[in-house]
Amino acid sequence: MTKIVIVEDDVFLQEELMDILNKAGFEVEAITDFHHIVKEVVTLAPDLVLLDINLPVQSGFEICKSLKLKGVGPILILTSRDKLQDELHGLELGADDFLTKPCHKDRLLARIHNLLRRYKGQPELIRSDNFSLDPNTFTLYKESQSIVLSTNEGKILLALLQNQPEIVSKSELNKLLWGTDEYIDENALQVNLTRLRKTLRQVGLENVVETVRGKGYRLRG
Amino acid sequence: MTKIVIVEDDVFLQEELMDILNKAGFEVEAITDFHHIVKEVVTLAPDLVLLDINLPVQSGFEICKSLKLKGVGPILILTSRDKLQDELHGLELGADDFLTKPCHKDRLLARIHNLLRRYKGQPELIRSDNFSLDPNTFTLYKESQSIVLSTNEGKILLALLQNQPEIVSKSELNKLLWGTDEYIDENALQVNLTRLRKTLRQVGLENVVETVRGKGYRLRG
DNA sequence: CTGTACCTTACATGATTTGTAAGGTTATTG
DNA sequence: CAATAACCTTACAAATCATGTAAGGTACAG
Repeated sequence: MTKIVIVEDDVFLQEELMDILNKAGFEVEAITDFHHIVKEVVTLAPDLVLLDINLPVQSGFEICKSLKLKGVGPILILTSRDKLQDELHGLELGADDFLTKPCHKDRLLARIHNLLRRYKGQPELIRSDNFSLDPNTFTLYKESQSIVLSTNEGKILLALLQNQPEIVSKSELNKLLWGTDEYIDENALQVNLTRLRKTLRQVGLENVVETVRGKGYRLRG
Repeated sequence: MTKIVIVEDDVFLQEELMDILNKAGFEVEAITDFHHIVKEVVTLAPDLVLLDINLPVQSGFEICKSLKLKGVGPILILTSRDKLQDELHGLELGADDFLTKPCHKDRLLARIHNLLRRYKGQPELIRSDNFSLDPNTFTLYKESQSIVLSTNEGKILLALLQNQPEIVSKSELNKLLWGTDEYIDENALQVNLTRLRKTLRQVGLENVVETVRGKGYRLRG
């Protein structure tokens, strides 16, 4: 069943939304702990996220951006503010649609169905500024080009994407590739990084993987 | 450059839109012959279509539906009517977004950029009823699953998809795989078909490649 | 300049893909 | 129902591709 997660601190509205969506045949979950929204939403792996902007701990805009980086699919921002600036900002940060409260039940459902229809059959993609990665097959998309990475290349790039824009240490990458950091040949990771960069260059992605001397690697952008 | 096609019969508004979009750096074309809108738009192959609902010859809704069937990418409906029913109808017929006139220039541009962003970096996918195929990397998508086919498997499936629902002869497939039909071992194609079917079964696609005895193969669906 | 951290290239091993061969199954026809 | 042709499956070996290792090179900090 299609699962929708609601991020809304107004309990009354939350109940109302859950009711509407339940009646429309969706499986609905609401976030309760507003300190770990991103983590919780990612764990729930919803088909769509209904996101309020006015949230107690963190702004909905920040949440939106983080969720998009984690590859969480369609986000519909729902807010009581009726400011154009908010809408522009929201769309810029990666929201897929934007509705202002109060909003007619049918309009909400139509927009939700519209987003779901467009995402269905589409690959789950983790996006960066210039490219996207299918975390399943390690297929990389850049504009109209696409290329399949090898297992190791894909694992490294995925880790960098998921931790963007943080630095990922060599130790973490070693664990990721071979299950342990106590691997003998320290050079193996280097070689795999070289290979990844070479492959990225094939689709015109130069200087994407940045070296932070003594710390590790991170994605540039 | 990104090309936007405007379908709008109000000349004044048309000019205004062209001006806004040109200044925003888009290549803009406007439809002049309202009797052959669909054909003209398909020929222009735009990156986005701006579509009015109140059109002289045919309703914008019909146009929208036809364009979507032709695979024309994102359609933004722009109309002076402010009726919820119109919006619901438009979204149902496959429109990707909906705005009511009068509309602030920045909101229009934000929505356009949003649609383009979502379509960009998305793989070019050839779709069937149950699955899609990236013709470039031979990555197959079925619901939330994805799998990379081998070169030969991919070539065969792509040919079947492109000729759907026609039959593709063995001779054509031989030419596709080895450049010539006069290949000695007639069995090689068989083996590759068996492999393709086995791979398809891995993602739950049973009986997708149908054998037409004496004629060739075709996609079922 | 020196040392350390990082990068690159080449090569051998192991995994995957692919053509070939051999034999089995299914459908049509007399 | 038997004979035949079209099609399917499995197993194996050669070719291709991915990956760890080794050896040597480059860049940066002190």
